[in-house]
Amino acid sequence: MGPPGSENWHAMLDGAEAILRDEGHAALTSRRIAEQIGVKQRLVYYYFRTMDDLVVEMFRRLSERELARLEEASRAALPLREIWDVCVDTTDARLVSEFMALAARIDGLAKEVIYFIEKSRAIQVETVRKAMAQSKRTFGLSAEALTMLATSVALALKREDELGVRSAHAETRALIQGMLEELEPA
Amino acid sequence: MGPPGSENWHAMLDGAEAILRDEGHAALTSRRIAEQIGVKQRLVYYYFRTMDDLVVEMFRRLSERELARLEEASRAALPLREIWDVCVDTTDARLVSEFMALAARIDGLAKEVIYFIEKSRAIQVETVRKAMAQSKRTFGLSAEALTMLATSVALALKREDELGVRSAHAETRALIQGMLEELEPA
DNA sequence: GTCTATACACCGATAGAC
DNA sequence: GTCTATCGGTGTATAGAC
Repeated sequence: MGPPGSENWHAMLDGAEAILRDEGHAALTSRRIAEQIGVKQRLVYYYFRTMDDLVVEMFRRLSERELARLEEASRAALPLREIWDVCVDTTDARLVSEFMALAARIDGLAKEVIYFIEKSRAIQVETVRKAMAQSKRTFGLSAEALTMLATSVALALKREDELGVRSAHAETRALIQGMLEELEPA
Repeated sequence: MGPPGSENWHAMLDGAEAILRDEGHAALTSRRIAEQIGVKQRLVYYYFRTMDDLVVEMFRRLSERELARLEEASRAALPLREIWDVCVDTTDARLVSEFMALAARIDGLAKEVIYFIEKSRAIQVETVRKAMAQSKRTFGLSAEALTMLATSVALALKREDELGVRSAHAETRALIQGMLEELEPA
């Protein structure tokens, strides 16, 4: 078995990510990954025992990056705005759809996805709670409910944006911006 | 080509829907559909020229049903509560993920998905607008923004529910129920 | 309309040389 | 570590008989 964290290991996951993002998981095959990074197919099975293992590792690496980004955002001067930007700008809705579909088939992936959602939600709720306490504005909402609303709508906006739908987006973005303005004055 | 709307045509789409829901789109093959309804594989290509065509027809039939259900809900005595129930109880988040992933690959499907989102949003926004006018409660929100919030969070709740995540759900459901109580007193 | 049979491509995974 | 070669299976789609 090839060493996790080695150059080829990362190159394969990079290639897999690009393929999943651009072509969908029907195209995510060991042959396609090998071609993408210029090695032979056999090598993929040297670094990852099975394709399912590769998918799980891909998500794990991605979610670790994403959690680190969230942690960093939560320590910024205006953490709420920073987290909103992470959710709405850097998150790839296409990848989310693909991983959700895959998670229904790969048990190990579902576990990782659950861990990621709960971990990121904890960070977000804590940040919202602090902002509410500091600004003394809650809009009559619990930190949990506001977090759930914001992350749900961020993903929906991104997903529809990628698809080409724009109805109700302007009004929704304006609402979020208004709340940010009150919770976290610039 | 087999006649659209015929018994076999519907049986094949029923089978396809069950497979997509239970096993995911990796298992959605002409062989599997034929086996499911007890015919030979060749017949699938008699009723649908290609597998992509079948997927598009499957979504079209499903979204027509869903729009009819929404229209009916919008004419109920308590339309907002009825629409919320449609979104949060009968919508299958697994199917949504699968179709979103497929839409990125099949152009014809993306067109149908866009049409469905815009059509259903129009119905929902109109219903919210009327409820706001009647109850004289707006929470400082536009009908568009409230609709977007509600549908986004409904899908997220359902998706996480199916996955086994529960954090922040109780608070979010309580919030929605509270708003329904004010906008549409029982 | 429904079938048998099949062409052809591509998949995951492994054996084993170097 | 990286390769060539290959096995067994399965996919879409079509030819053509009945």
